[in-house]
Amino acid sequence: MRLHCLVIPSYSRDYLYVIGLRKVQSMLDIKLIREKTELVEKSLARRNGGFSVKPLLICDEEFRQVQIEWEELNRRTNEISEHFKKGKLEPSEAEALKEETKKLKVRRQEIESLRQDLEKKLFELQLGLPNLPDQAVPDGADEKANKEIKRWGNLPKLQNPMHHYEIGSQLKIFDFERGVKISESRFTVLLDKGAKIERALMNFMLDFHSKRGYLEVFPPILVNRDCMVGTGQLPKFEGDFYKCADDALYLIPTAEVPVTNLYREEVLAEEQLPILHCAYTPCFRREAGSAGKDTRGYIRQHQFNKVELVRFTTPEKAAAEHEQLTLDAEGILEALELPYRRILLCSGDLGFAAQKCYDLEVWFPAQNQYREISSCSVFGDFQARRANLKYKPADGGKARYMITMNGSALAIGRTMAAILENYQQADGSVLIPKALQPYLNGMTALKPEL
RNA sequence: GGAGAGGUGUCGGAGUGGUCUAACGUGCAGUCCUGGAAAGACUGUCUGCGCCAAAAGCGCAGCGAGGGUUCGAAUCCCUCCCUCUCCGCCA
Repeated sequence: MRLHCLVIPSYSRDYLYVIGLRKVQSMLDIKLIREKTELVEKSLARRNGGFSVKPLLICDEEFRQVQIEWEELNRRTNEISEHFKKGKLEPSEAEALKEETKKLKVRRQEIESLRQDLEKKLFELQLGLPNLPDQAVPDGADEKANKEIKRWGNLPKLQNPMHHYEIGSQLKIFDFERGVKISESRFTVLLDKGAKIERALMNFMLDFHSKRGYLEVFPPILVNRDCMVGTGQLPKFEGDFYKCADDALYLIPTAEVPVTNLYREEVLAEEQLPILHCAYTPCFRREAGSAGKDTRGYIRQHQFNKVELVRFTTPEKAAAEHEQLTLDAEGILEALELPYRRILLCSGDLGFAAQKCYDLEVWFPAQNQYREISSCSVFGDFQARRANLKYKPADGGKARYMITMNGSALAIGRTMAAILENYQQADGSVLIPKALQPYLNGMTALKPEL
């Protein structure tokens, strides 16, 4: 990887689409925006983010005007070249045509830079628009308007429950201080049984999903910029991710990024769908804007482990598959017998790329509240447009965009924290959930050293 | 990191300045042939965008990417990326 990759930011393929006159990927369908402007505006307004397609439409109009002239210049140039092809022109005629082409070329160069600027701007405006919320998503400005869908499990009856980090420190399975020493804040060292539980959870979750038909993948953890744009992290949230200084690569914030991009720029057959993947990866997030939040403990780390579910499907099946994917994530919580609830996010709390999203929240006794442990989102064709994920319909029609969806199942660090809190005993020990015991050589409890 | 060879449509693979969206083969779809199938024959078969209410139609762009030479570039020149082989280095 050469340094110039970084020096020229426009080197990325996303911008080459513009500069190289290759197809421009629409994030929201540009035709939909033109034809159903009011509808799109209304839908975007539900997000309460101040989004509007107006600047995009103005730019689109300008761009098309320029594009029309540009195409006409090319057409005439091609026409002149036809005359030469057919051969034997009078010298004076040939000269005149050469002159004309030179003039056309000058004009084209003028218009070319304008065209490129407009196309790039158009592209950026498109990339900056979030997905449209699904009909089923309730209106609301923030998390207060989220809707609880269901609750599962009985809350443990505990007197003065300890926080997971207190329990973990006491059991000597977390070493927060040394994590900070060898890295910085929000990095933690797991010791002994802590490391083993983390590993057991990964294996348990992957086995669980594999049995349900998810094909396991273990992808690269460093990905190129195209992937980050493809799933919607970039260009809008540049500051949220770790980027390599000497290579144009990013540390993934979630397995969603490499796994969703597995089929980027491909056209699959409808018979191959749905595709179900599960993947364990470490995840890296800068947590910019989270200063002061969850500073203690193991639930908000710059590096954490997660098992992710990803599905690729058709528009017809998407809604049902999203429900199933959410049930699959819940299956882990139920197998581990952790009390949780399912929340339907309101329009204002919805992630940038999401069309509809369920959050799963697990009970934390010491905090006396439910906390997010999974997010199960369906993206419609939003990611598919960005990443160019298509399938050929079985009836032989034109290639269509796939529907993508994904969900954590689950965030492993938070699962460990939830186990510590929910399974804590009065004597300071922690019971191991039955489902996990086979993954820990039959260990049934963590006991404090005497 | 060094040397060499490459990058063309579903795939294989031609093409070294115009007749090239691109031979030929293959795959796929349809029609014919057949009792049915195979073989064979014929036809069709890329994507994105624009003009258009839409269809049809027309146009523009695309041979790894960007730039250059030229009236005209898959083809010539420059830069970069990627793949393969050998060497070096390394888990």
